[in-house]
Amino acid sequence: MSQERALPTTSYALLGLLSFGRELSGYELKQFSDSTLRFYWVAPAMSQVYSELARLHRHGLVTVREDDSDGRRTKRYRISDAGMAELREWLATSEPEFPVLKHPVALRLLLGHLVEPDTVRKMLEGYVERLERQRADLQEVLDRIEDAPGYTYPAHVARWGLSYYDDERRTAEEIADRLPE
Amino acid sequence: MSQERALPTTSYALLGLLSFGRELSGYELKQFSDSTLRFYWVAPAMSQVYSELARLHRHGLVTVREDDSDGRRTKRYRISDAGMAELREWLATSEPEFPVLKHPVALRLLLGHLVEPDTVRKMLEGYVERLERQRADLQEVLDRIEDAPGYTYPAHVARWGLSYYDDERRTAEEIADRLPE
DNA sequence: TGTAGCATGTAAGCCGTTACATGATTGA
DNA sequence: TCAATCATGTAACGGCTTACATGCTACA
Repeated sequence: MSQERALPTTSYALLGLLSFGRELSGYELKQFSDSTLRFYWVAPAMSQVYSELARLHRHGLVTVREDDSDGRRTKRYRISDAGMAELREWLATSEPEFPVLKHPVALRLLLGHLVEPDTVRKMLEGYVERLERQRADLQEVLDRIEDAPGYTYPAHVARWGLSYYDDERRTAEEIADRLPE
Repeated sequence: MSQERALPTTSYALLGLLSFGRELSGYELKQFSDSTLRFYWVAPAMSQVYSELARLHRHGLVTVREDDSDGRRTKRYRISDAGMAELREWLATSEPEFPVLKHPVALRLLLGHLVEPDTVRKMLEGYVERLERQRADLQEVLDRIEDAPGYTYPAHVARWGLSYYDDERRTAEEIADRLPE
């Protein structure tokens, strides 16, 4: 069952979040994704989180527990032994794809000849501002997990992200400086 | 017609490549994409290039010319005045989305606690090798367009990409060095 | 009392990929 | 002559998003 592209990568990603041991509802898993996965993978839509959890459950990779103790109907998911095994197998036997960057700012910069240099400069400045906000968000995440036991790898990833944002900022500013007029 | 998300971004991207003035077949546009767009947007499948060109034609943004002079049945596409206007409008009136990074290496690094440190190290080393190759490809592109008239913006983008690959390499190596054992 | 947050899902639809189908030209 | 390249498309399908639908709890 494990071979032959059984699951899409986002499925493994969500299963991976569950591998840190907590029992989460779909709603909580979405929040967890938004504070981690979103920086270097995707922020899956709420509806996708639910459908991926259903798929993982269908494959026996997570267990569900109905928890209506607080009045709301809530399903809490926990990774199963088979899920842990599947994750390890995936990590051990398959090669990571090369990263894909969807960079609308670079795409528009490519077409700079179609607009005023000042429009390009403003776009880059706007990008730098958003980079700062994104960086601040990620810094908060790092502050929360740094020194936490069991989170050294997530901390590495977060630092990688911070470094990426810093480099992006530097490069965007350099290019803006070299623009004509 | 221009408002209300008329076209997906990849459509604008391909139209943007045509805005450099050349008359291209679908096949050639695919090659052009592979040497430019692929580094910061996507490398669309051959079939998508054809369907996007059909869409652009349907919207009157490109003109087609049947060119069977060399024996093969070939359609050559050129951007129309409406296409240039549409591109300028898009650039001037819409804000770029924030870049999305799909980074399977970072995703797997996040799950480092599930495998041996040496597996993680090997993965990062493999990534660095592929970064080098990717960098070399992009350097070739830059060599071809640098100093070419009308290609200063594409050159900026290419330099941005090179800088990104260099930073990625540096960070990946730093993390590999800090791994245990 | 009403709004924000918690909670779970279904349906429709687009983007994009892979697989499939076809055929001509160039050069080893 | 055979493979690589040039050349164009169709069909099926998966991933993911948006819109829609429902209902409860906490709190201002």
